[in-house]
Amino acid sequence: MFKRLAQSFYTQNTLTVAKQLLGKHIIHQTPLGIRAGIIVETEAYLVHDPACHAYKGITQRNSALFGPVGHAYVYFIYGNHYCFNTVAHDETAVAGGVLIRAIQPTQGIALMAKARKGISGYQISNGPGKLTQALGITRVHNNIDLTTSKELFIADGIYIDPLDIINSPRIGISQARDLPWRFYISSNKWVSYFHKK
DNA sequence: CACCCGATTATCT
DNA sequence: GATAATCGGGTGT
Repeated sequence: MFKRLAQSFYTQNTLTVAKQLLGKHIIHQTPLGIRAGIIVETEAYLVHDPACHAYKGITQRNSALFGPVGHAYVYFIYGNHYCFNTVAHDETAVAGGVLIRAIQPTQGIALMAKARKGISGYQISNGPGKLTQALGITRVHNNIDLTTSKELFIADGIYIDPLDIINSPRIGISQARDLPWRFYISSNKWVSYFHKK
């Protein structure tokens, strides 16, 4: 039913992957049941970009970003939250990733609401820390291979017209704030629901 | 609705 | 010791 994305998908320019991930499914098989949603917002982080965790070189925390493309990079931030990225870059780069910033739930919505302590509606997964909580993604998923894992992976979803993709500066960063490397699906479309505050 | 701020901790300097 | 790719609650207009 889900057609998993292959490693070749992740072996493209990080900006291209960030745009092409819009509309794709992210699937997490948990003991409690399947949870899945459609990606509606992403951000690209390139290795030569001061806002990228890989910018200053490899460390224990960011090592997944320097590993094979198609792996997950999950990190803990602000003492509270996990953020989920896919490692993606072309052959000319040694690192790079795409932060998943928002999803629209499609399966396991009750499980997600429970994980979010009763929160429902668009607030269930309209932020990078929110969607990891909703899906049940934590540090144990860091560096997992999304191209082979049966537990956590990304698969084909709905077609998104390139003309419906909006780009803007990235959220919450202090470096390279001018680079317009945040991507989301246009308002006036069904996913606009997720861009409400 | 816009702005402000505290919580909380792994990681790096 | 400072910082951080966030969140949610609070205050004021």
